[in-house]
Amino acid sequence: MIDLKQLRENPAKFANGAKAKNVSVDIDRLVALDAERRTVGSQREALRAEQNRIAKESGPLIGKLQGQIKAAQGDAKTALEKQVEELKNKPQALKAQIQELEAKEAALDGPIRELLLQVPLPPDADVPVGSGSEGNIEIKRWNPPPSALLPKGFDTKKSFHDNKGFAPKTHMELVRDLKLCDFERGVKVAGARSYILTGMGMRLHLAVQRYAVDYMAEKHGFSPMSVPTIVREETMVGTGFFPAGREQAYHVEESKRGGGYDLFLTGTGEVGLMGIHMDEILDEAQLPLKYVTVSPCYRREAGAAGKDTAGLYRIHQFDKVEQVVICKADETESRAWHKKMIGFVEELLQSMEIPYRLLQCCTGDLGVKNADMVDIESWMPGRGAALPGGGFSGEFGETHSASRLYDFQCRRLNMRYRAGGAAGKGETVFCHSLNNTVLASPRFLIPLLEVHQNADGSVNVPPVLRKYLGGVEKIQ
RNA sequence: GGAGAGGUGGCCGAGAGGCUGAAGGCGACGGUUUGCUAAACCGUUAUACUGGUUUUGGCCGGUAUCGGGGGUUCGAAUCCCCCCCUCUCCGCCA
Repeated sequence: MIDLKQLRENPAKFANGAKAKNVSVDIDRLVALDAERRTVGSQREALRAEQNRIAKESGPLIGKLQGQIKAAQGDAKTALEKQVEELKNKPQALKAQIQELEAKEAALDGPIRELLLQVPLPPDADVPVGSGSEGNIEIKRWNPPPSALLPKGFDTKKSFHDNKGFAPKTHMELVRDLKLCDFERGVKVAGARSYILTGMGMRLHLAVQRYAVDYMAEKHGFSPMSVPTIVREETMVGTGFFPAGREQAYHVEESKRGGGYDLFLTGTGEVGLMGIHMDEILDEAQLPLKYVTVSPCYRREAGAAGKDTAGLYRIHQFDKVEQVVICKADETESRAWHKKMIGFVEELLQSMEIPYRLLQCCTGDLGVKNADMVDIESWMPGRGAALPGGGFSGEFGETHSASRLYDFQCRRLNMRYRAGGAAGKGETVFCHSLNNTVLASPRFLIPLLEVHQNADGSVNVPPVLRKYLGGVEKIQ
């Protein structure tokens, strides 16, 4: 959520931001409604103050008179009763006016909130302008150097055949031949875009996640957390996934069967992690908070019909190791964390010798809540154009996404800290938040299997993963 | 799933229609005392929105908030309704 005060002062900034992000939201209407609301609000407050003043004055008097009435008789009693009546009538007119204004306010609050939740965070000035993913810019590419695992290294500018001396299988062929995944039965059980990981497939899936969690916890000091993946609507709104992404989330309609409220399945562990400190005022000394979780992720993939239908790329349920950082409201610090969080992933990918590139996302591809976003794409030899002699050209596929949100998310979540440390002093400030994938599987198995496959159809296991597979060096 | 008890400031806890943004205690912060520490004593200690003023540090004021929302009332932490949450006992269960 953006700051309504800032919007009031500089509506153009937010209108331009929305435009750059291809988000349509009626800023002018929001500004107008807000102005009206403020007028009505101050009127109501003034009346209310008057009413409180009168109540404070006449209250004790009424009490005293009512005591006297009990003791009084005849004319004296009637006179006292009349006096009380007059005192009571005094604020009556105010009450009616106040109620009228309150109704007006309530009628304005709904639309204001609805609009406010839709206003995106304007992209940072240094984010390249573009209308969609085609406007994203490659800012770095990493190729594995020669090693025991990849004797000639791997150059994504060259064909797979030139790199390894044979035509590669796609991950679909690999998981079929190595019996790592059963798509048919997955679909039988759960419908389209479902799968069952089997045997070594499941073990590999677990191995990469365990490696990723251990790596973040042990090497970078992130606190591992297990968080809910079925959450209340407030948490989805607070983390910024609703209302814009409502169609992407599975909806558990408990209210329809007598429950008090509905629940939603989260599409990322970010929701549970960021929800932890919702409505809290943290100590500045606690910051930055660094959390890592591994959680199932559920996505309806609404609007993606017919896209990437085969294989493990686009599926309704997967598991993801996710990192979030909650830091002070300082742009320099936010930016520094963004770089670091991307660096953690680079190091992780390099340790598994997976070629990747960094993509600076353009304004049109940022999503409502980000000021800046860098995607990390891993090399997937089985994707891309079909080659004449068989196989595919290979292509980068998105495996990670690193977002920088300033206070947009924490404002919605009402997550603040007290500046200046020690309790009592210092003002409260909304925290900044950032998040990045550490590793999402089974999607990550695509580059892992495809890059490290051998001519005989077996797949080499990168050394860093072997301890999670009982020492297995090769899947065959 | 059945039965019951509760939700008050950073924490504990009183309050049961007006004198209550809320006693008291703990903690924290500032100060006094002290050779140091401790103790004692004094003071300060919620959040959001908002008006005025200002030598931009403040200063003075208003509104709202006692789990959330609605209602009764001239007036609600206190009475009524709905919801959320927590705890205890029984049942079931990975």
